Amino acid sequence: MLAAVVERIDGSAVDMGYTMTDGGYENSERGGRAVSKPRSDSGGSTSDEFLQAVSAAADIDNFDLRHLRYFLAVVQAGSVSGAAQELYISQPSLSQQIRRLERRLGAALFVRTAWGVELTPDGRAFLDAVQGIPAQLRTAISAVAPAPSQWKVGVCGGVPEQALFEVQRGLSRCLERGNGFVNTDQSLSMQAVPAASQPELIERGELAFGIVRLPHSSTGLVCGTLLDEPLGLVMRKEHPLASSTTLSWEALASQRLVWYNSGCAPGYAEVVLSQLAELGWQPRLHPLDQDQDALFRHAMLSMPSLVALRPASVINDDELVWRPLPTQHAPRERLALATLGGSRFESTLRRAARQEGWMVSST
Amino acid sequence: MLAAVVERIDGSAVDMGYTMTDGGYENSERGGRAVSKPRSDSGGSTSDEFLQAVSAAADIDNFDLRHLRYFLAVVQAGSVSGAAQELYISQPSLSQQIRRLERRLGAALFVRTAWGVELTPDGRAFLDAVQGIPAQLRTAISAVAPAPSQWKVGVCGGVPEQALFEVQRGLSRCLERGNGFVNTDQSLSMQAVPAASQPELIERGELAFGIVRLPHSSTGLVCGTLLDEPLGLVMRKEHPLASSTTLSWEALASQRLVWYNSGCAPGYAEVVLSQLAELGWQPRLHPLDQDQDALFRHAMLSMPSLVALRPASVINDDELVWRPLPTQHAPRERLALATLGGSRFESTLRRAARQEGWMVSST
DNA sequence: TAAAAATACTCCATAGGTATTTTAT
DNA sequence: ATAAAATACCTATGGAGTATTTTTA
Repeated sequence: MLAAVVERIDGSAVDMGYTMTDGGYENSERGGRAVSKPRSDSGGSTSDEFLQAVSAAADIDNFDLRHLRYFLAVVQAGSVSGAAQELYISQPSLSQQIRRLERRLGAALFVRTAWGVELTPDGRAFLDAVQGIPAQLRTAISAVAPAPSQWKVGVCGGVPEQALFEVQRGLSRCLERGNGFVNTDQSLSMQAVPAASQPELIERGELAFGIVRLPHSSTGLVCGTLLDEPLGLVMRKEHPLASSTTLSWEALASQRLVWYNSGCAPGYAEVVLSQLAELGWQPRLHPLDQDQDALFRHAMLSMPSLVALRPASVINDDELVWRPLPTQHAPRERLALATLGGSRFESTLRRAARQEGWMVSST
Repeated sequence: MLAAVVERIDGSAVDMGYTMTDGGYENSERGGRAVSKPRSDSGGSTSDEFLQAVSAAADIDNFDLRHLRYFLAVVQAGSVSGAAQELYISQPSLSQQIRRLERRLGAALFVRTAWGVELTPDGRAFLDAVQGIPAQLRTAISAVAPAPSQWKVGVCGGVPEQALFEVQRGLSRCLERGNGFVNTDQSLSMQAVPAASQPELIERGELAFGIVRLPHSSTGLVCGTLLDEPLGLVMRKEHPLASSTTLSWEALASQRLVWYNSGCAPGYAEVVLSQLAELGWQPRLHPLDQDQDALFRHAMLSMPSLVALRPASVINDDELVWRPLPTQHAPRERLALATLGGSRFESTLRRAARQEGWMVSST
């Protein structure tokens, strides 16, 4: 047996008698040609052999669309650092990915200089060959799931302006030019949507994202926390309790609390009420559509005895004052940007969350 | 401030005044058209705006070339299970990837039936749009790193036939049709290469893989263990020690041991010798080019007093017998399939290792 | 010396595996 | 009842981060 082995690998039988036939490469060429002239007949005449050949070709798995994007960005920027900034990733990460791409190709794409990088001839050839691919994939995606003219973001009531700006900045960085939008401002459309209906609309794809109040009862959503602050008491500055900076549960017992209309803040409203009950306050409720800030202010100002629960940061008003609750464990208001888990937007949201420092959680 | 917020998201100002201009989509269309007619001028006139638009489009990162391959395989096979077999991955893994692709697209590609899956109209459209992409990427890769007509596998001396078959089966599954090869046998070329020169040749890309004897001194290689067996004593059946089935170190002390010519098994030879010394045997050595099995057998048969150290499984010979060393901790012979870490072959090797059950290690 | 790139680590999302359950004919 | 797909849970590769070092004009 040993003899047989070494006789196979030594001497004239070195290559085990394998030979290269034209047929092998012929097939490769067919594959190559099919690229430049993609089949557009949807009549069902796709060649099974072609499909099989392409799908069994595991050697392309190493190359990620991400790598191509990064490569193009470095070419455009002329330096790794510069490209990293435009891509909103760190320089070491990008450096590593470019190196990995080069190693996997087995060829240097750039020469490193003190002032950045320059394309090698190989890099130039690669650039010419790959630059159409991302757009081709996008075309394919659009064929199934056409991108709307604007991505819709549902916004529930009572979201502070600050959070809207954060969302806009975070998302537009990750969406920009991604679907043909040149201008950031054109790619997002914020729309007032009741919290209760957002999960369903997100599930159905009618909303790309939603700004919701946590906790909510839906599962399958991925949320980036925009705000997580303790609630305090809001009242008119003429309100009797406004004169002192500290409150007591006794004083609160007699107050009427602005609350949510049923279904307006599902999950959240119940949780906060039960927390208040544990703390010893079972307030009389004054249902109100807080989604409309004009209604909220009108009620607060016209009925001086009313109080409301809001985080401090959203009250910035000459007529209203904010006082902390008399406890270290006040209920909190949490706002989050949500999207459908596993959807094309999940990674966008995660990316934005990294940029903006949002905590991400899944339900 | 609160007023300003809600006024922005309620009522007529709902969409924050963003408008969609034709310009936005116009740009997208340009991207799309550039696909069907890729720029082939390497003169340097690539449009910077085009590059920038493509590279900043992070929304395609979700889609992996792997997903497209899997999709095509499922289309071709008509069932997830069948495709999983052809792809040499498990059914649950493939099922999950297909579901993920569908979720990310936001559209169902297949309808599940009891006998497999069928394309939906969306799936059909997606098929038509993506089937050229893998081949296009391969064309791009070939532009930089053209695939040779055969991948060369260096084989050091003394590799059992069994290991060669394992390597051939494992690798060809993962390479098959991957580079235009239709026939497995045409894609691999086994060549006798001295162990000492393999690392350099692998590093330079002249060998895609090497079958080497561990340990070796090179770093940056990824190895899949083909064989890991204790060494035993090989001798002619007429040899005095052959009569008993158990050996003693005293009896071995006087034997002359067939050994490797210098540089023939770097690392391995030294390690084994030092292990033998620790066990109390410092044999007289008989240097021989063991790479040539004919020489080995000639020496063993013509000089009856010689003994050799080999694993049991590689000795299957009427004239030679194998006896275990008198220790529980005999030195071991380890053969591994190696490739350059980070190269395009690393994932191929890892894939094959999963299939064949090889342990993988990096150096 | 200063700017760019590379390196060394840590963290976590995701692909892949096995074992099991659900579903549809 | 059986075959296919889906689900649950686990492991590990690899991308991204921060902090630091190396290189080069």
